[in-house]
Amino acid sequence: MSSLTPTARVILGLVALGPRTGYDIKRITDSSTRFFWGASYGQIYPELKRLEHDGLVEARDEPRGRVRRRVYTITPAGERAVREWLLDHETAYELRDEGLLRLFFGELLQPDDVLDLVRRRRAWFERSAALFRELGEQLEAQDDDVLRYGVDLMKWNAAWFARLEQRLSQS
Amino acid sequence: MSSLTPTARVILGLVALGPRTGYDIKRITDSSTRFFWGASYGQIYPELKRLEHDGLVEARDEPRGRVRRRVYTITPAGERAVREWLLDHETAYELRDEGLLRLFFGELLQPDDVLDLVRRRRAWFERSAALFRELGEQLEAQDDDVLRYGVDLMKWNAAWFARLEQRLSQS
DNA sequence: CCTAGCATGTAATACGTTACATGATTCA
DNA sequence: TGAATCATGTAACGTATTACATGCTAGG
Repeated sequence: MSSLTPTARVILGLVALGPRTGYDIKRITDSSTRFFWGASYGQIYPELKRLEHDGLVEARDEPRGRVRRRVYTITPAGERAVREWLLDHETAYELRDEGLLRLFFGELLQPDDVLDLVRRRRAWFERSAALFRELGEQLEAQDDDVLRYGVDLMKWNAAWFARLEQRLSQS
Repeated sequence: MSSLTPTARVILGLVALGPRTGYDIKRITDSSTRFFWGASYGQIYPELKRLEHDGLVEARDEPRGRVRRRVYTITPAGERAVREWLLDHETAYELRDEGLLRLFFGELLQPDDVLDLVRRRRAWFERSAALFRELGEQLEAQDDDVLRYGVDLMKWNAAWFARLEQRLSQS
């Protein structure tokens, strides 16, 4: 009924995992879901209010010293909404890769420039894979499948571009 | 200077490959760049006008019978802008995968429901891989690296989820 | 004392989709 | 004759980022 927006789903999900402040949500999305579903302050705070207004979360003030702090907790209605979404079969998938787009327009460039582009892409994916791995170690990641997906995906990309690099540098 | 918007880049690139109408651009993005950079009419037509106003493309009317038709061609300034963008090192990469997000919130579900989700995901990626392959055959794809990337990515995803499925169904 | 981090929020802007309106042509 | 495709366009809406404003607290 309430038909959650994409960002509302992330937020509601995180609150369903445990009580959270808006700041918490930003921190968590930045370090974990960022790569496949991010959120910015400009959405988080207004969205939390909307969710509260719709009765899906409850808020209470829990200041730390004199720092005001508003902690959100899931309600039964909120739990139902999350569950309903999680069981829904409709699934958005979207990839926006400017590097790929540049590769698509490769014939507008000199072969050497294309090769440079591919090389940079490979290096970038290698760095990303390393970054994900570090992130996992910091979080002492239990058996986080999603994090593993991130590492695996970046590694696969690095390998794919390495193969293309090979092919291009031979011809 | 003109600082192209993401969609402007796709459009300008396509016009740089050859004269195109707005309709052409929609058709092409729908069948090729769609998966990693799409565009809708609501952007294409206004953006073409903006690009014309900025002197990056030129327009002329080439009606087919009584069907009005506006064909856009790249200008030297437009060519410079495309080239500049293609050689730029800053590269946006963004993935939005609702399935992954659901997996991330897996602990809110029963194990059986997670398994179902993973199974559906695998099936979806398998279908996507097949779709991409067909697309390539229709286009009699020469050696389109980007299309190959699409097929490979979908296949890799299907395999990744198949492995997870195995792991989950054993425990 | 100063910096980094905790904490909340909004206004302006940018980006993008959906739905609709309009009309010609081609082909079954 | 009716459906599909070619073809252009806009208004309303939804979604998201950026940049800014504000202020407390802990630790070097």
